[in-house]
Amino acid sequence: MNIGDVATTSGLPAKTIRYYEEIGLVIPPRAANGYRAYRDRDAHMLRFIARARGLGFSIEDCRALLSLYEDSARASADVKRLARTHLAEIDAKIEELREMRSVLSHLVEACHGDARPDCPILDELAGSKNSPKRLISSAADQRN
Amino acid sequence: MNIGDVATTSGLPAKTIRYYEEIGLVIPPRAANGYRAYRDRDAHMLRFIARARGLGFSIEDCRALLSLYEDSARASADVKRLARTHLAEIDAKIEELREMRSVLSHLVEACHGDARPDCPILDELAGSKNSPKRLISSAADQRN
DNA sequence: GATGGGGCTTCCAGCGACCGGAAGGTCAAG
DNA sequence: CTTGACCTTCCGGTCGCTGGAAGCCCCATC
Repeated sequence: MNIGDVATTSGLPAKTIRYYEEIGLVIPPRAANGYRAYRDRDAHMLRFIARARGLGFSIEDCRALLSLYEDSARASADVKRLARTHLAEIDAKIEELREMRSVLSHLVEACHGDARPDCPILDELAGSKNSPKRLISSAADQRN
Repeated sequence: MNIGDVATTSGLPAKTIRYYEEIGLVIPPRAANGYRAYRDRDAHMLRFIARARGLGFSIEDCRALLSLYEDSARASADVKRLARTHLAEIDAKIEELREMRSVLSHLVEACHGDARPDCPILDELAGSKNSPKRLISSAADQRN
């Protein structure tokens, strides 16, 4: 299989697949003409990666998952731990976004949104004193 | 005010503030010794940006918001439109994460997580046939 | 046999939004 | 006069790709 074929079967762009080779994730042998010659196993791994990426796993997580997958003597606990850690990260991101969403939606509701210049959204961003209450935390907690 | 002062008052790292100058967001005048000499107005803008970033606005959004903020003849509708677009993006991200979360949490629950090698998480990622149902969509819909 | 078009190759550059570190200038206190 | 905290610039790296240029390769058609 050439790269175009595995791109089709995995749903990944060819560029991405080359990148995965570059970083040592899936390294196919080469045909005599220099083309990448993907074996079934390689195509399978690429589909595996595509699914893991679809669940938001990082490339390094994918590397770990792949090596667990290849290791028939693995412990499922190792996989589960990885997945749970990732789940916690997802939860943290959702929570962060929900907080943003909450503040922003209040601001959007408060803004009349017509041709006049006065705007509670800008007032809040500017930290105005006549804003009813401080909605946005100081940027000091922007850690990651 | 030197950069350290505005870093403190805005909560942004000095590195970030220099970066904002580099991309033309907030450009302070320079003192005779070459140090950046922030005026109150600059410090104010940096706090504004810090808050907007805290709400997840992109740098380009911040640039637009700043110019609206500086424009006393702006229409609040323009600000509201920007904010609503951003809100929709946040909603889309939340939804995407919630879908990931849903699939992943089912998998984590299904995995016994002990020393044995059999693992529904890996089975699902591999696209195994003995998985009860396909939980993960093909990577073809990984568009952005 | 030439030609054309698609696929493949490599390499280089850039995205967003910074962060880390090196090498060096400046300033106030002791 | 030295120390140490601050400031400066510049360069490289992060993550996960993506775009584009320049150049092979292969097959079909004329």
